[in-house]
Amino acid sequence: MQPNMENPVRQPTARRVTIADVSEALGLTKSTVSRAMNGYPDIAESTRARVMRMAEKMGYRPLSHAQAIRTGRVRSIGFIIETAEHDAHRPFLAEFLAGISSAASLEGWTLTVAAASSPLNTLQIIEGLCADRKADGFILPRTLRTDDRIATLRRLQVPFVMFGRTGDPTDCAWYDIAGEDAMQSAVQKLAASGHRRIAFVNGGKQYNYTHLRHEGYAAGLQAAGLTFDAALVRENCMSPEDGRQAARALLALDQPPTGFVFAMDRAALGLYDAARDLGLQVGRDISVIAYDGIIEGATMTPPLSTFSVNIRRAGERLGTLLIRRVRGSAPETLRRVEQATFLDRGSAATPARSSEQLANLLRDTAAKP
Amino acid sequence: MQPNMENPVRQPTARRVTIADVSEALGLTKSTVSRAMNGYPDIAESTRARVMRMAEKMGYRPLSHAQAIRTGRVRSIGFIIETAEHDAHRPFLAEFLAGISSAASLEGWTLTVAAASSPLNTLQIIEGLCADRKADGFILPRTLRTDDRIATLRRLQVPFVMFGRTGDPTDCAWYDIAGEDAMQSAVQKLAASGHRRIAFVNGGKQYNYTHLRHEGYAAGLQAAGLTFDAALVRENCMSPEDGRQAARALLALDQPPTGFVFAMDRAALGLYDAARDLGLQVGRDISVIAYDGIIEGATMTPPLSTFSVNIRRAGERLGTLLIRRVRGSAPETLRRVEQATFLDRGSAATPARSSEQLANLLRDTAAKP
DNA sequence: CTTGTTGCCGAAACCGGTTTCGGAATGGAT
DNA sequence: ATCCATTCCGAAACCGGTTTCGGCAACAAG
Repeated sequence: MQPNMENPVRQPTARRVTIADVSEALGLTKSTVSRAMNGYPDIAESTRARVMRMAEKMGYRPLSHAQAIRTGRVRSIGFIIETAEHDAHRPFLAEFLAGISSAASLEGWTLTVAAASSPLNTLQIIEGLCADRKADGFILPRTLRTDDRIATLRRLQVPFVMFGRTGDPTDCAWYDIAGEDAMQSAVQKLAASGHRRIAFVNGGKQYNYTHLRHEGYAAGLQAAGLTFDAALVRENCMSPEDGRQAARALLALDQPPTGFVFAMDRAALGLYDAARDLGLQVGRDISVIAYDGIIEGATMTPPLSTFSVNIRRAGERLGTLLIRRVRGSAPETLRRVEQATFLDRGSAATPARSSEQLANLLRDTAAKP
Repeated sequence: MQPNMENPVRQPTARRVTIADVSEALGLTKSTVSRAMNGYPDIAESTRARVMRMAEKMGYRPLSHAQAIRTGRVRSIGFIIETAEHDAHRPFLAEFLAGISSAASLEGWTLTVAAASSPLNTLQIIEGLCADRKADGFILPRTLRTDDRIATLRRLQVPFVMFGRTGDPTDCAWYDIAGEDAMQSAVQKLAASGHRRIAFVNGGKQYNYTHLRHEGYAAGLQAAGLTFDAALVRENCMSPEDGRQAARALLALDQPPTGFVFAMDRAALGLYDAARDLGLQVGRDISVIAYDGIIEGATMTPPLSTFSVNIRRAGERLGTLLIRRVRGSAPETLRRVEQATFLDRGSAATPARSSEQLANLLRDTAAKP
């Protein structure tokens, strides 16, 4: 008897090829075919080859959810979007998901996406997805300084891979871009062009990478023989508006910076607004190098010089790392840190004026209107 | 004997509550519990209540992939991102996915995301996901004028819901925003403010909504008693740069427009650049009303007046519609069209000059430097 | 008091795979 | 020739659900 439904949509009538079809065609049993395809060592190589060939020929593809009922694995990568989170990562999202998904499909895996409204809700959703076996593991974007997601997943004994390193590496696998190296390199580039006062506009302190980038900035100063000045550092700037205000404040200093390093492109966009308001030209009066490689940067005048992160590639890497992790590789063997690519597009050059001259210029323009 | 694996990650040892546990606790059989929970009519209401209560109490949650092996349904919504596609929709993606996901989880469904590199690849991925039963149905963003995805899904007899209407509505369910009404209203608002020459900068012709919005623009002119002038219409503008060029070209006309209607905010951002280059002030010398409601619009000076689309809500609606569709509701009963919300933020006002005066002004400024 | 109905539930098969267990060949050593 | 260890595969149970089928009560109709 049918349950209480109006008019359920019929599935296509063409019956699937099952493992029984394959075994029958070969004169073997289901168990032999199954073990042959899953790499069990007690199957002769010749038999395995026969099985694989026949499976290929007949177009047999095991149903992952039929396997899952016994194995507990659904061949799916879990990913959670936090919408309440600062919106900075959204422009990357499509590329990032595309990367994960393409790595997943290479191995016959899929990507399961869920949305959370808060960090706490994220934990609840992780628990729910694990309880329902909807994902075999998780990719965690934006590693925090202290990250509850890690504790939760450790407790549930569910594998995960982080986008970004973390302090306590126990059980942790990760992929990351060496933002600290980029920041250091940015400072050195500006210093090599003649900049003596170099500011740093950093992101949110809750993120682990923010601290790394700050270290990179400091290391750059040291390598260039410049002294660290806390007045030249602004924290917690994520949006263009944040960046604009930071730039205004820095340019209002008695000894304003002529060079700017931004931890993120989005904030650096605000520098252009500040420069226009003050009658300064980016790439001449002031120089800037940022980080991320967002598309908007390329359409500025001059285009924003930046350390570009291949976010799609990051997704791919994270996807393959997670699959390996689920399959049993030790987390210590699943850690990758790659370098960002510097795009020299003209927003950083030899300073037209020293910090003092710039300060005088700004005083004059401020007095004029 | 174990297959060839290094060190597979162990699943949590706490065994799940299965249907057998529930049936045993009640002194019933598995089949009774199953039918009780799935709404079969041959189960007494009193029994059903007992079952539901006990299932709740014991925390029983059926495994969707265990159900799927018999039912063929995995309770999952499929969604495909086309990365090669014009990047305009990316800023919305997070909100959109969040909407779908939240609607899905209300019903215990999940969201399966895949990425495609081209329209053809999209079809291949749809076929793959359907063959592997990874999704019970699909949400199709950005309905095209003639859309191969529809044909493929019809052939596979897999349900789908579109974000955007289409010409041939056979089997089609959809959710859409009445962009044509917004465009018409935009024209009428500008006309009511005194604009006589009103331009229209439209999006890509491959999208169905582009044609609808064009009709809306024409209807707006007619309602305002203005005549249609093909010189005032620019097609295929998706990016800020497209919009900038379109605005420049329109303002170079002998009778330039004083009012602009943009089919998308992103293109309208370029108008601000064009205006600055020409020494015009948006909201005074020229007026603009656009469509979408992207965040960048709010940070322009003056902020962009626009018809805002609640993209998260759209995702939610599409999610619930698709679930209903999979459960058997007829597509004709699953069609919703809602209105966009007008945000009056100052970029549209009474024109300071007529089209002729504007043309003279532009000639003067062009001659000066 | 039979004879249908009807309502309600149990027994068992089934879905498409995986995994355990045992045993039939095979080969080498004694 | 015998014995033992391997190699390799079949038989059957199992995973957690769903669905078919049939049968037992209870009740109404004849």
